[in-house]
Amino acid sequence: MTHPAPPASLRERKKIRTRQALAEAAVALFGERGFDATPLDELLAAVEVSRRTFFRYYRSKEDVALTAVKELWSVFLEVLDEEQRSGPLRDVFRDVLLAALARMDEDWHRRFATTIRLAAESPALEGHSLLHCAEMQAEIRRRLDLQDGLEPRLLVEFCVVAWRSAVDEWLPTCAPGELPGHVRRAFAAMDSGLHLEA
Amino acid sequence: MTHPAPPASLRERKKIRTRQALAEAAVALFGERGFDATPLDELLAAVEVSRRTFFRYYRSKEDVALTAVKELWSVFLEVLDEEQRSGPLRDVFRDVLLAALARMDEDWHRRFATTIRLAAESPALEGHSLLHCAEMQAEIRRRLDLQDGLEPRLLVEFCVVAWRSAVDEWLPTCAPGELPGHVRRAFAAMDSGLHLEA
DNA sequence: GATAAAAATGCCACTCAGTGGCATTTGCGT
DNA sequence: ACGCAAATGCCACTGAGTGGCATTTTTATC
Repeated sequence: MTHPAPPASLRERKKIRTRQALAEAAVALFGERGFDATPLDELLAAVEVSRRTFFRYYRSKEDVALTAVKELWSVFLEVLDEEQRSGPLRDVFRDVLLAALARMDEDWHRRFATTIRLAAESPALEGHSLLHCAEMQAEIRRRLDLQDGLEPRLLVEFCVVAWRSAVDEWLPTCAPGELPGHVRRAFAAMDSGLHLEA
Repeated sequence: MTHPAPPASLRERKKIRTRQALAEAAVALFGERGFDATPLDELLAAVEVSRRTFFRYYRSKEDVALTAVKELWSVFLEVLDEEQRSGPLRDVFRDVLLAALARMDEDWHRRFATTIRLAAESPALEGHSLLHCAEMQAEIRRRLDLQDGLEPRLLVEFCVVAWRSAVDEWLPTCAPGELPGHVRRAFAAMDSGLHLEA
């Protein structure tokens, strides 16, 4: 589903296989020994790829570790482009996010859980994750045809915050089916959160 | 104002002077040649401090570059501790932030403007800045005696987002007195932002 | 099917951030 | 003046990331 057009070219297929092998080995190795404690060479040895080649596939060690997160947002953008939606943009964001989640398979859930556990323990990873969120936000505003200005920016930032909070609530258990529920609750809590009293 | 108790000890004074010299030279050098383009050795040579010593003062190259930002939030926490406030927490946050801003002197504004310009151009700096925001949020929740849970987290995240958006609006001009106005506008736009329609 | 162009990979050496160990200096208290 | 503790400096190291260039592999053409 993520690859609707499998490229016939042998060269392209090999590239995709290498990319996937790197991402899978990364989540496996980092998951065992920890992100910071695992040198990149370990990963290179496991996949039998040279240092130089690795950096032609991924921009950094953090980049390959966050593959699962990037996959989700890639699907998010796909869903967003499929149909024009109306109503409160916050609900649009939430529904597109839930639809994207629904499209991810079991293996993704496993890798995603490992990834956010890693990010919770490694500031370097968390930092890159936050940067990625910022990039996504710019892209989402573009696709939604939101003009520059305070309100559109705040809206998208708020939605991403709700998503990140939902993941954080999910983090302790990482129970497979419970993520959508956390997302719904987080988005529902936005109003009361904004108006909390001292 | 930031140093109500100047420590008599000569040793302590020297340490503070070194810290400040590093921070000032950092903003000056990075401001001229750019953050990524300026090797740390440049800074060390300018301040005549050894590599090893630098890392006893600051955790990283990014850390020293973000000194102005950290100063602001340090003052923010001071103001927050000074008196119990009531009413909507969002307004409390905004008013404490404005009070903190009012306490910063002219030199700080100069350094702060340079700092956010640098962060806008260097993902590494921006990433560390975002991480610092996350740390601050945890500390703020602690000081406000907010229990864990979705709403408190969302509130503090929303406020930080408003602050960051205000700074972003301010970024193009960096006009000295205009930052508070942007902060007010950003906080005022939160409600309408949250309820934007497609 | 041989071959040349193009793309991908590997290897080597390099820069730069950050760390650990240990000797040396510097400020502090007596 | 002296001894102690803290601060600094120096050196060598790891680990991420990059540039140059030779080598292999895929593709396209004849």
